[in-house]
Amino acid sequence: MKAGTDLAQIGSLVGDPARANMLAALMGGTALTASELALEAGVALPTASAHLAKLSDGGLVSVARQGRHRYYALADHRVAAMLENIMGVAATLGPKRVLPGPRDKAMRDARVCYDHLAGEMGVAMLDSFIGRGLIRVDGERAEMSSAGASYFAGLGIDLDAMGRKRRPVCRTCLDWSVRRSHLAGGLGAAMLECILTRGWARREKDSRVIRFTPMGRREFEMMLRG
Amino acid sequence: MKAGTDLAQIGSLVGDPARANMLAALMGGTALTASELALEAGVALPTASAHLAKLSDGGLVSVARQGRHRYYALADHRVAAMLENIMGVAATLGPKRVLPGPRDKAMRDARVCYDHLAGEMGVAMLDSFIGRGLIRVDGERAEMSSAGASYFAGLGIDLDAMGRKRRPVCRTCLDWSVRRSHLAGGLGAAMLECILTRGWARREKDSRVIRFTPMGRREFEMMLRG
DNA sequence: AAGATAGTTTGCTTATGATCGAAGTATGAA
DNA sequence: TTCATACTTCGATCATAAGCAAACTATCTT
Repeated sequence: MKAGTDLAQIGSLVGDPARANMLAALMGGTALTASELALEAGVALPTASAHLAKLSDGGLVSVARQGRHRYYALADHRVAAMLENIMGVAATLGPKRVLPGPRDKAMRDARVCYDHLAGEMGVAMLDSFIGRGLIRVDGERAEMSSAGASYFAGLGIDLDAMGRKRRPVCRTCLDWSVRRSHLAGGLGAAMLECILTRGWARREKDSRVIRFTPMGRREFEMMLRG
Repeated sequence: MKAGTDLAQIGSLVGDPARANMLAALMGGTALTASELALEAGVALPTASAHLAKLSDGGLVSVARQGRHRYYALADHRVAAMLENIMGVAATLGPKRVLPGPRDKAMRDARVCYDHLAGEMGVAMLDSFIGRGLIRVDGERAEMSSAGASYFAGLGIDLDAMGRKRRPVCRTCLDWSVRRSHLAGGLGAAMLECILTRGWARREKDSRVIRFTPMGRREFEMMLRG
């Protein structure tokens, strides 16, 4: 009875097409303004504003005012993980995904999940880190070994600064396409940034897809092998 | 755009209070008839019937006709995991849970998740199995070591029969109260059954709570220590 | 057979909430 | 100050779907 109320509250927030499209857009990780989200959802601005107010009240998104703009983002990595999870169920349940199109294939290969790398390449990356003893995993929680600390510092990641933030450094996130875990948390975000700044890959316009260049992919795989 | 449609479809199924209550009731793991679910959701039978048809069409629940009864159950362990996940987000986001009441405390301690043990005791159990090398975990997937096989067989669990079913033997499931993994899959179900048939614990009426007897808890902890 | 129980279907009412135009507020630019 | 941009609030409309009573179907009981 009571448990159902909680479920219904979140479900109804996600259950409206316009809001669902907004949330899906925000899964890309970048904060978006109300106007951009209105466009994304295909509704007029007042409508979008009302939806965003609901999402905000419900705690699914956070707002940051910057001058006359309002930047919306997913509230939490947990919200992102929940949405990924729902998408995963939809993918298996849905009215028989026929052949996965090329777009889906790219999504499965590498995509942004909130602010870190997901898809097969994300899973492969975490696998490699675990296999080389850089990270230990325990459920959703994970931690870096001392070997890991020196390794990631060597990649130019500022672990001290990361440790001072409230956000956990190591986290895992269930990948809907592969049904295995990939790396999330501050370190996951830093790794994605690292991949993008080195030019190994770039984000596809208006989508969550990450396209590796042939050379970038080689470099990435070399990194995984140590 | 497309991604949002999938989200919205599932979200709207979960988003209706009556349906959410039904799903919450089905999280208890036992299959329920349409009448029972109507009662649980607080709606008339025709209304419940319509809701169940939608849930069934949407693939969230499965139906098994038995004479003039229709037994409804969650379609899948993934659906169960998704609902747990949503509840977890609701719990952290919700209008600040004040003090967790005694009921919540019992839920956090030990409860049924679909058909296996969840809560702190479920997490402790999986921890123990991993620590003793009986099970290896990799994301949502998990597998039993040979040491594990002989150990579980020694508890009287029929692993051969389990292996013949389509259902995976070892699976992990994210625990919303602890945010760590507990054991699911066929083995998880068998372990819960084992705990109940030995009288270590019993299910609380009309709830997902599992109450360990003082003696049962001691026995359980002894088992975890090996 | 006649009843009883379990569930679905139909037809109708009602209410919720999604939508947008128009007007209002706040911030930045000229 | 004046205008423009970004967004919210208000007010009204409209569509969807949740709800139930009554009638129908199917299965079990006697």
